[in-house]
Amino acid sequence: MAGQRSRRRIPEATVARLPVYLRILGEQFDVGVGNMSSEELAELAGVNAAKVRKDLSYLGSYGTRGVGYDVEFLVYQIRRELGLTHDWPVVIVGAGNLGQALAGYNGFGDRGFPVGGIVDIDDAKVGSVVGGVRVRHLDDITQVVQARSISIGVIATPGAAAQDAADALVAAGVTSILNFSPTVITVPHGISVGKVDLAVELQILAYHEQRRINAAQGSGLQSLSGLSIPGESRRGASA
Amino acid sequence: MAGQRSRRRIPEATVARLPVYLRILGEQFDVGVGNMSSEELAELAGVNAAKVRKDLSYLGSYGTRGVGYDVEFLVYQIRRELGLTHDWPVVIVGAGNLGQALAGYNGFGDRGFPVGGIVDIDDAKVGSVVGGVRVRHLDDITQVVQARSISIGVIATPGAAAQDAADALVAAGVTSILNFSPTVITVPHGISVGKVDLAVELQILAYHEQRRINAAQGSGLQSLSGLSIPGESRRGASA
DNA sequence: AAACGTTTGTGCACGTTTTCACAAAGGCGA
DNA sequence: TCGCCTTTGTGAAAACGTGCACAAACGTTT
Repeated sequence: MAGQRSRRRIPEATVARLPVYLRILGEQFDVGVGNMSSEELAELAGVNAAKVRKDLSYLGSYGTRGVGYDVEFLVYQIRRELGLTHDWPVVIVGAGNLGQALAGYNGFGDRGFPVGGIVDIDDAKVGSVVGGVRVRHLDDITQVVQARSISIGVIATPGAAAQDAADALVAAGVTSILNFSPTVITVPHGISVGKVDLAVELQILAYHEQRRINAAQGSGLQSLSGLSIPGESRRGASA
Repeated sequence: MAGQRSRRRIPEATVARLPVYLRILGEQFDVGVGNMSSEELAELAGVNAAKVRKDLSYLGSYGTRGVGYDVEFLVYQIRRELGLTHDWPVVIVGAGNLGQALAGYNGFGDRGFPVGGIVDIDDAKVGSVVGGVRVRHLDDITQVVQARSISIGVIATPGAAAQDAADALVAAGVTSILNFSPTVITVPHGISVGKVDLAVELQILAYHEQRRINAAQGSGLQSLSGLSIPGESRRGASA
């Protein structure tokens, strides 16, 4: 079963962009687009065309020179490489505000990550149903994880409980964790961790706002254009 | 009013870490810690000590050799540099599942980003109260933004509506946008954009899970240790 | 006042990521 | 079939971020 695939190691920066390409390609396919050039894809993804080509080249030589990429085939290849050929059920730790929101957020299940279980340490929450799933006690997490072969856990607890949640997830056999708490968690070697801190994102934006203000005051109110733009920002014509 | 501050441009990677240091320093201060070394801070932040020192050096020379950094003073300096000396009210576009969750999530207001307004295009939602704020119509966004001098907007709409939301935010005078939709938005030059796509984070983890499986199958089930760890991951002893 | 141990601040080398530039390769029309 | 136009795939350069290693600086102790 060893094809011509996955002999290369894909850079982390590329792995982070492949899901973006995947979504765009899927949308275009649904609208009837059968072929796309790196330039078109780059435009929609908000990145450089050369970057798109280099990113895609890690999957193999799947484009046709002078023509572009077959959308359907590329969708298949990216899904394959990202391991999205089947669903990955996730278990959510924490049935509070954020946990309930994540469980009820369709964007998870729709994209191949159904909520396979929710656990909480609070007996008052255990037994209630959020997002169509019954909340179980944290003590039962191993049972929940093993029953559905779950390998991805989501931490949606307050910061103070995050490390305990991580320890419980790892003990239950989870090997990837997405941490929504503001706390940095410690896990054994070999466990993958992703982190999303909503407040941090806003603080980064606040910094840029602050700079705008400083720049305007510092010099004599010169043009506000030409400021640096962070992250995945974009400018120019619209879609 | 030009002090010794902000003459340097702070690298984006550093800006993304400063909020993490800030939270840790704040917690330590609350527990009575008055002084910290770069090594201690690095341990808690899960990064290299040299990186901490280099990051902090962009703020100025605020450490004392042989001693470390004064926690309270450093908190003040980071807050100042990030523009967190005052609150930044935000306006949320989209009062659906995600919008309501964000509005109800205390982590926003607690960290200096109170919800100053919520708007939606759906008349059925307008008038209802979520997170203590009354939902107004998207058409009134300019009024909402200007009444409270809001400069940060949060997009919590479905992907299809995200570009319209961004256009409305920019037209209303917002200069920073945090986009939770899966769509890449286009904004005029000079507007800062941050993006959080929950599905993308999970897809990155799926890739690592997939690699674990491929590695185990490809060769004769060799040790699962030594796998690469993405993002802000951590290993070793706990806190 | 001098010697000592500690910790900062930073020059430098290294690795990763981005961007440029162009040869190679495919389709298409004459 | 031949030449032209388009677009890929990728070397090489530039930009960026990370980590090591060490001199300079500080408090403390003698």
